[in-house]
Formats: sequence, C-alpha cells, structure tokens
Amino acid sequence: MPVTLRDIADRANVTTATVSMVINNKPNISDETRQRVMTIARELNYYPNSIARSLAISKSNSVGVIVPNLASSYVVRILQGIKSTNRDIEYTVQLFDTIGQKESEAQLFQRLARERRIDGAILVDPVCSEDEMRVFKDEMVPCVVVARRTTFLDTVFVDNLEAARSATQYLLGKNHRDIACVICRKTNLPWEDRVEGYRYALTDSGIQANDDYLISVPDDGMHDGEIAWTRIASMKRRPTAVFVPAGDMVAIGLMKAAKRAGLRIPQDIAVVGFDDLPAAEVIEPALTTVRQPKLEMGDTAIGMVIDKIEKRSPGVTSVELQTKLIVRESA
Amino acid sequence: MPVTLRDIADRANVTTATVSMVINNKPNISDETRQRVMTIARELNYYPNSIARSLAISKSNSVGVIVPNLASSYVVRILQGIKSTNRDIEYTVQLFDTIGQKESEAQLFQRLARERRIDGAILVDPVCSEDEMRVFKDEMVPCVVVARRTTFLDTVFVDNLEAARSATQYLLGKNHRDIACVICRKTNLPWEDRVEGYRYALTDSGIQANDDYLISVPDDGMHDGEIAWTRIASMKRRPTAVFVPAGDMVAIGLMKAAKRAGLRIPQDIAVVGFDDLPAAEVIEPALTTVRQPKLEMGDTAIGMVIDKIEKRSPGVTSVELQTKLIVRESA
DNA sequence: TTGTAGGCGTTATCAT
DNA sequence: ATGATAACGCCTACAA
Repeated sequence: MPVTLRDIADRANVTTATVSMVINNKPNISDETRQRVMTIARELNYYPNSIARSLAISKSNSVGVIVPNLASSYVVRILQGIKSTNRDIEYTVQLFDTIGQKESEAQLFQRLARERRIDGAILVDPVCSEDEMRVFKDEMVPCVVVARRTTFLDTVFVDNLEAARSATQYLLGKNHRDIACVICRKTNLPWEDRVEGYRYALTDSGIQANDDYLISVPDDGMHDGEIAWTRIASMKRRPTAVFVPAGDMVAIGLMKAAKRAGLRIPQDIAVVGFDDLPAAEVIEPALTTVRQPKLEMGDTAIGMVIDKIEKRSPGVTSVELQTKLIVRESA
Repeated sequence: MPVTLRDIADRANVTTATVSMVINNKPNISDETRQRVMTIARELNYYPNSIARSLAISKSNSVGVIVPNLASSYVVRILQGIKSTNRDIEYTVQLFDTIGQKESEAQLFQRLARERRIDGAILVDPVCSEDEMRVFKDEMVPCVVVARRTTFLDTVFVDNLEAARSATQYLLGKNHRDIACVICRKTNLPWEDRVEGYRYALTDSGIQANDDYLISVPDDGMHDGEIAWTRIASMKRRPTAVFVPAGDMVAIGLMKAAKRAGLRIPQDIAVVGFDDLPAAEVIEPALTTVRQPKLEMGDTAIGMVIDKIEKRSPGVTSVELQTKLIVRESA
C-alpha cells in the first residue's frame, strides 16, 4: 500500500537505484532525471521507509537514553537538556526507565546495542555497579555516563566536592562555626564527594569536623528533612547552620520542622540546600542552594555520543561542569 | 562481525528458516533440533537484529510520544505514567518534543507514521489546531490524544468542568460568596471548561458571576500570580477567595504576594489551585488544589494505543478521568 | 519436521 | 548518467 522506490522508479522509467540516488542527493544524476524523479516522488507523496534504510546502511539513527527513575526531577531536567539540543539532530531518542525492571541497566544497554536498536546511549545517573558498567566498554556502540564519575567511560559530571566545599565556605563566611551536614546515602547520589568537600572547607578554616554533625537520612524527601531536624534538635550543642547535600526537599522539610519548633531562619539556624529545585523558590525564606547545570549536562552528553557515533573519536573523555551557589534568603 | 541466523544455521546444520522458528518459539520443531539450535545460539551470544525483523514483519515495535514541551511538569508526569506501565510491554518509546521545532505536531506525526518509524503514537497536550489534527485520523497508525478533548480521535482527558465546579463549590461551602478566578489563556490549557465549571457552581448557588472577578494572566508562572494579586488588591470589593485554574505556580505567586501585603491565608483570603505540583505542599500554608490523575492518564493512553495497534478495539474511544480536590490549608 | 526460495525497501558496487 | 544485481538479516509460504 505505501509507496516505495519501486513505484517511483516505474513511473519515471528508471531503476530504484537511480531514484535512491536522487532522494539522497547524490551527485552524477542528470538534472532532467532529477527533476522528473522528484516531481513524481512528490506527487506520490513518498516517504522513505526508515527501517529498510537502517537495515541497508546498518545504522538505526537513534540513541537510547536510560534513566534510573523518571520520577526524579533531577533526571527529568537532564532529559530536557538532551532533548533541547537534540532538536535539529537526526537522531531519535528512545527512552528507557529501569526502575522496577528485571533487567539491570547494563543488561538493557547490552541488549539494545546487540539488537542494533541504538547507535549510542546515554546513561543517566546509573545505579548499577562499577563492574557491571564494564560491559559498556566492550560493546560496539558508544555510551556516555551522566552524573556519575567513571574512569573507563565517557562521562559528564559535576564537581561535587568543590560544590560542597564552596557552599560550606559560604556558611563559614557568615561566621558559622558549628555546621551540620545532612546526607542521604542512596547509591546513585555522590554523597561521598560532597561530604569530603564539606570536610575540606572546615579543615581549611582550621575547624575540626565533628562527626556528630554528620546526619544520614534514608531517602531524599521532605519527610527526611523532619527526621534530620529531630536529630539536630536533640543535640547538646546545636549547630547554627546546616548544609544539606541530600537535596532541596530534605532541606525544605528541615526548614519547616525548624520553623514549627519556633526557630527563625536564617537568624537562629541557616540552611543551604543542593539541587535548586523549583520548590527552593517557593519555601519561605527562599532557599539558598547549589545549582547543578543539569540542562547543560544533558546537552553535552548528547553532543558527546553523537561525536563518538560519527567521528569515532577515540579515547575516553570526561567533561566536568561547574555548579553555582544560588544565594537566596535561608542563609 | 555480529552473529546472525546464518552463523547459527551453519553450525547447527540446519537452515536459517529452522533457526528462525526456534528463536521465535514456533511449533513443529523437533525437541532435539530445538535444543541444539538454542545451545548454539547461546554459545554464540546471539541477539536478533531488531531492524531486520522489523523490516520483515513490517512492524517497528515502537510508539512515538509527542510532547509540546518537556519543561512542563504536567507533561513529564504524564510521561511517567506512560513509561510506568510500558515497563513490561514490548514497545519502545520514542520521545519527541515539538517546542521550537519547525515541524508542527501534525507534520511530525505524519512523517513518523509514513516513514514507518512508529506503530502508534501518543500526543500529549497538543497545541496544534483541530484542523491539523484531522491528519491523524487518516494515517494508518493509531494515535491517542491526551489532555485535550477531540471528537474524532481516541482521547483520554479529564473532566475540567466538573473539577472546576467542585473546587468552586468547596469555596462556596466555606461561605465565600465573592470568589475570583485566575485563568491563563495559553492555547493548550483547557481554561474554557474550567471557567465554565466555575460559573456553573456560582449559578447553582444563585450567585451572579461577576466578570470583574475573572482575571487573565499571560503565563502560568509564579510571577503571573503576583500580577493577579495586584489586580485583586486594586478591586473596590475585594474577593474573599480565589480559585486559580491557571495552575499551582500562579496560585503560589498570588499567595506570596498576598502574604507580603499583610493578608492571612485562608482567613483574609482563601486560595485554591489546580494541578497539585510538589510545590503545593511546600508553600505555607499548604495549598488546597485540584489534582489531576496524570499518571493514570499516561497509563491509560499507552494501553489504548497498544490495543489499537493490536487491533483489539475498533472505533474511537474516549476515556474521561476524574480529578480530586486535595484539601490542605489554604482554603 | 525441515529445506527452498522469495520478499520486506533501501543502499551500494559494479558494469554499461 | 543509469541499469543490473547483490547485499542487509530476518520471516514465511510452500514444498519435500
């Protein structure tokens, strides 16, 4: 039913080879033939069958984007970054969410690659183990990892250590000396780098990091902020400031709890978050927080895969993007 | 380089036809052969080339999801719904964002369909005209529209009129009689239905709708809420309640402005939003708002396309989902 | 139960 | 400049 090269070829009294060359703007076609074929193609409303084309040229023209959980606003933001530059690019984005799947990210990637569904992949904030990730290296299709540091794969990530250090320094600059730190040890969060940055900042200022001030919460929701607050409220020497690398929602939960307890923010207790979610502007006082360049991360990631796909550019490249402390009112 | 049916066939001393049948679990194959072939396939680490398969069976096994703007949290939520049930389904999701594109949604859809890239499509919250949408009807691939009402296409939408009516009724039940309504006329927002619902509720209670109370703002951000507030603040007879079908961010902006002006919420002015964004829980007092079943919408939509693709259901079906008023503190 | 042969719609390598 | 023809890798009658 759909019109094919053959239909055009027949009507134009040429072969499919010629039509194909015309459609793809190849040289060495007489102007006359070119015109005739194009006219007929238009008349017949011809669209090339992309699957047949893919089979012939062994290229799917699509890249897989594998995310751990589409419910995370962080992930979505990166996805936006990917899509925004992908606009004018001739690669289709195939989206995969691995949450609750039997297949691990590594297995999924491997399958997609071997089934020739994708020419490349972007792995956002993967939760799988380092060992599992080694399979990526051996596949024939390039893969770039976003928001997680790896040595053997192309990566775009953020300098979490430096981000945490400067956030902490900001607090120190406000003359806070008792600064708590609320983290969440979920596997895909780079909490280690952030804690390290926090510690460095303290050390640099000649302050001995107090392990009691390091609070770990199970998840990264508002409720976890309340948990953190009860921990803080019960301390013998209560910190005057809290840095919350666990994320803005935790910071917000903490602020709400503190306010409910009668504290004023930032006078009685200052708080700095991490992420810069939309909600950071909604809470009162507005949350001072570390903004990650998520759009840019997605953006550079898609650029990198496409480069790899097309130029076969060798070696592994890592791009480190900088964060920015967004100063509002909570500190 | 990659292993094909032929490789397996050779090693197993059968033909590719036999191998194909084994791989696809077709009947009428001796157990012995089946075992032998499977073993070899596993040894060689065989993965079927999905593109070749698609070409052979004329089926791409993927559905296109076309969204107007991935930056909208509303859209993202629906996307989550689509992905969540799509989990165990053998259709791949290809994601397209039309914002800033030269191609209209209709053109994009048409192209994808004709190029045989997709077996079906979901059109989320389309901004294109009714006329343009007629294109969808004539393509050979099914398409379901989400979050917008159409008569000639499969649709899953929400009863905006009823949602607005019951939100307004809730306010009336709290003895408010002067109720303003803040809308945003962006094309893809069903503001007309919502205004109608608002009016019905008033009329039902024997109240004459006051056109001065109908406020239109240019966009749906926090800033627009401030605009709305200045309008309200300047009214000779100030409403005691505001219903904000323009969305939660507008409602939040309005609340902030009102609080800054010294008003207490809900005592001096009550506000009810629309959408139930995460931020609705963050603002203080927490926002009472209309929750749309966005996950369910995505969920139903993907189910519908797949049904259509697999021909389980003829005709055009419309599914109407119900909203829910989430009562918090702002009213 | 298995093999033969043709087709799915393009692209690409030869000749001519 | 164009035509034959063989891939690309898989599926599916139909034949044996």
